[in-house]
Order: sequence, then C-alpha cells, then structure tokens
Amino acid sequence: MSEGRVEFLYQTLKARAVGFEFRPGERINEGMVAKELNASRTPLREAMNRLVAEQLVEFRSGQGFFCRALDPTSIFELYEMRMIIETAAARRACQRATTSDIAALRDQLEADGLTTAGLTIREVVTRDEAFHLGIARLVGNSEVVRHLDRINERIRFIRWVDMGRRVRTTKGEHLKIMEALEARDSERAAAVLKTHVMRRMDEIVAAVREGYSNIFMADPEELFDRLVPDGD
Amino acid sequence: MSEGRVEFLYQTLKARAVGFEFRPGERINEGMVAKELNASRTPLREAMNRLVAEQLVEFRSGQGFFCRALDPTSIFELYEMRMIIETAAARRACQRATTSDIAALRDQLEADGLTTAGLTIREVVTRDEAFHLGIARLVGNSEVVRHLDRINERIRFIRWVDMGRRVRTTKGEHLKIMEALEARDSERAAAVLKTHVMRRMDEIVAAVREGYSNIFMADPEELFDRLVPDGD
DNA sequence: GCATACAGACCTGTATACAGCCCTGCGCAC
DNA sequence: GTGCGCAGGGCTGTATACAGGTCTGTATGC
Repeated sequence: MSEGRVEFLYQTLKARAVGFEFRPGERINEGMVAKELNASRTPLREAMNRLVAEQLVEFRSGQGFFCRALDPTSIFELYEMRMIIETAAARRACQRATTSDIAALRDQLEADGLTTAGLTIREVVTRDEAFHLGIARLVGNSEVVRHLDRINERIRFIRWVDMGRRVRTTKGEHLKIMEALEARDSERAAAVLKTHVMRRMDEIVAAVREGYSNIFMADPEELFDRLVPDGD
Repeated sequence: MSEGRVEFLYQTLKARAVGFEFRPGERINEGMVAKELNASRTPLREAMNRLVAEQLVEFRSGQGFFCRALDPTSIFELYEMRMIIETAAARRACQRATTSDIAALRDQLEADGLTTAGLTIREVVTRDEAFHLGIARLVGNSEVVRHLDRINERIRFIRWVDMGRRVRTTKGEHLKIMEALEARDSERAAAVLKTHVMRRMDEIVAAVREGYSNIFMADPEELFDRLVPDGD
C-alpha cells in the first residue's frame, strides 16, 4: 500500500480476476468494490484499466467493467500460446544457458520435494509455474518470461481445476524435462514439454465445465486449498 | 470519440508512445497533455494505465508517467520474441491453414504491389506488419495474433529506422516465405522467416543510435514519411 | 399470460477540487 | 566555485460531485 494505492488495487483485483472470484461475464460494480477496498472509484478504475489491457477484465463503453468470459476456445488458444513460448524457451535454454544456471534450476526443483504429497492444489500450481518460469529465465530474455507469466495468469484458474481433476504426473515430467535440459537435448526437452503442457480440447472442455460448477458453488476458493489427490 | 473518450485518448497516446513522440525517459505532464487533447486528467490517466500494462509507458508511484526507455537490449529481446512467435506461427500455418486462406494471403501480398517503390517508410512497415500478421492469422489462434501485434507496437519505431537504413529485400523475402507456405514446407518457412525477421545486436545498436538522433531532431515525424530508398 | 412502454433508481463517465509530495532554483555557507 | 539546505511552485494522487445514460421493475394494454 505504501507503494501506491493503484498498485495495491491492481494486485488485489488481479488476484480476484485470475481466480474468477468475479463470475464470468459479471458486471463489476465499481462503487461496491471501491467501498470494499477502502478506496474511491478513481484509483479503482485506473487499476481496472490495467487489467483490461491484460485481458483479465473486459470493458464496454457506457456499461463499465466485466469479468472476462471463461470459454474453452480461449483457454485452448492460451494453452497453445503457452506451448509455443515454452518449447522455444527450452530449445534456447539448451543452447545458451550456463551450466550453473541449469544446476540452480535443478536445485530449485529438488528443493520443492520429490512428491506433491501434502501440498494444496494452489501450492502445486505455484511450484509448477515457478519451474516453467525458471526454464524461461534460462533464456536470458525478459520478454519471454513476461509473456509466459501473462499467459499463466489467464489460465491459472483452469490449471487449478486441471490439477485437481487427475493425478498429474507433474513431478516426473519435470524431472524428465530437467534431464533433457542438463543433456542440452533441445529436441527432447521440447518434445517432453509439449506433451507436459498441452491439453486436448475435450480435456479443456471438461475442465471449463468443472470450473463453472466451482465458480457457482458456495465457497469456491476453498476448493483449491484442499490437498492434491494422492499420487499412486 | 463516440465510442468512449478513454478509448480515443488511449489510441492517441498509444500512437505517440509507439512513435517516441514522447522522448525516452521523459516525464509526461498529465495537465498539459489533457488540455491538449481536450480532456481532463481522469480519463487521461485511465488511458495511461492501459499503456503501462502494455509496457509502452512507465509509471513510478508519486512521480507519474514516463515514456519508456529506448535501449538496444529491450529491442533485441523483442526481436527474438517476435521471431519465436512468427516461426511457430509459420510452422503451424503450414500444417493447418486452408489452401484458400493461404491463397488469400498471396492475393493480399500481390495487391500490395511487386515493389516498395513510391511508398513511404511508414507505409512499407505497415504493409510488412500486415503480411506477418496475416501469417499469424493463418494459425487460427487469436492469441498468437494479439501477442505478435503487441510486440510489433513496441518495435515499430525501430523498424521505421531500420527500414530507412538499408535497402531491405522485404518484398523478395516475403515472396519466398509465401512460396514456402504454399508448399507447406514448415522448415523452409521458419528458416526464411528467421533470417528475415532477426537482427544482429550490432544492427540494433546502430538503429537505436539513429533512432535517438531522429527523436531529438526538429521534426522527427516527417522523417518516416519520406519515400523508401530505391531498391536496385 | 405475455409483450411493451415508461419511470425511477442505479451506475458509469468525467470534471474539478484539494491535499500532499516532489523537484527546482535560489541563497548561503564553506 | 562548489555543495548543501530551504522555500516555493508545480505536479501527482485521490475523493467527490454531477450529468447523462443504462438497466430494472412495474404497470398497462392486448
């Protein structure tokens, strides 16, 4: 808060938008939200406009701000975009990352533990994103990291759902990716990443469907604070 | 204007930011700009916040809005990001674009004429971007188009400089790319695109240097309204 | 029962006011 | 001549007020 009220509102509203605490298509009442966050509408609208530029919120002239839609096509496109950036990043990381930076990524991966047991869905996704951003950082191109981060925000909600849906083999696949990076095997790294990241349209449709049901439940936020399903 | 004052301000300010009509690092005086555009500071700041989210303008709490920096490293990173997206787009276009959509892109390319003679630098870059966005559109993924567009805005100024610097073989390379797309030869399309798009760091440093000298000249805008150098 | 028109409340869009901070420029001391 | 401190102006940050438009809900007619 000391570093700017708009910044605080931006972060708070972003978190809400990312997690679909505003329901898809819902009109966002500036007055109510402003009062709730102890601010006036002026800085709130400034923060909202940033979210509009990030596609986390929609704006219709004369009507105000609305929560973005949640539809399978958009999510699918975002997954593909994510795959494009990540595979390109992995290829470049294999070619130009320093051995010590790669080693640091492995350390980070191992520091997260060998299993996802005992973690909440949210925590697992956070760690997953951190690993993938770590790969992007190996490229040494801040734009790659930034774009990936922006995309992650927009699919994070569905990733929570997805992570809860099935026992993901996240950890094992991360290790495989890590090995490919250490071997500096671009093609293998890209190939493993591709299958690790990408989802089929029918999987996405199912996740979106479940996402909707979560959104309209009583306390949807708690859902993702439960522990991940046991890995076998 | 009818479709929202903020939208109008956003478009106007974006054009200025893209073309470095604000000088790099310059503080943007809200009061002056607002008066100039016949608006109050409230909608102006809303528009500015969108530009902040798009990295076209910087914001420092307590100090206001500043024009973004113009430095070779950022430009280089953006070029690489552009290359990542474009090569991935071309590969996918080869695989999944319909033959008629590809034919439509060729029509667009030929409608632009067989040479860049008689066009201003601005016009050539506009057409160049349109062709590349056309490839991105072949993928059928709106995110790919959007991200490419965002990146293009941030390097457009340097592309103007670059297009004026040397007789670019733009048109010929576009034809080669087009042929690769028609042959659905992913690898060739990606390879040609890569050399067509990418710039070496020393080229970028030179362009940025020239960019600065243009920015601090009397009437920098006219510079890019001159005709492109004769192609031999 | 259903569609339509109207009225009222509500909400958005923008201007403006004002408090507080930042920066500049001047003066003073060294 | 140079560095530091202080005061003033100017700019930013936010709240608030108000005008205009949008939506809702009701009442009326078919």
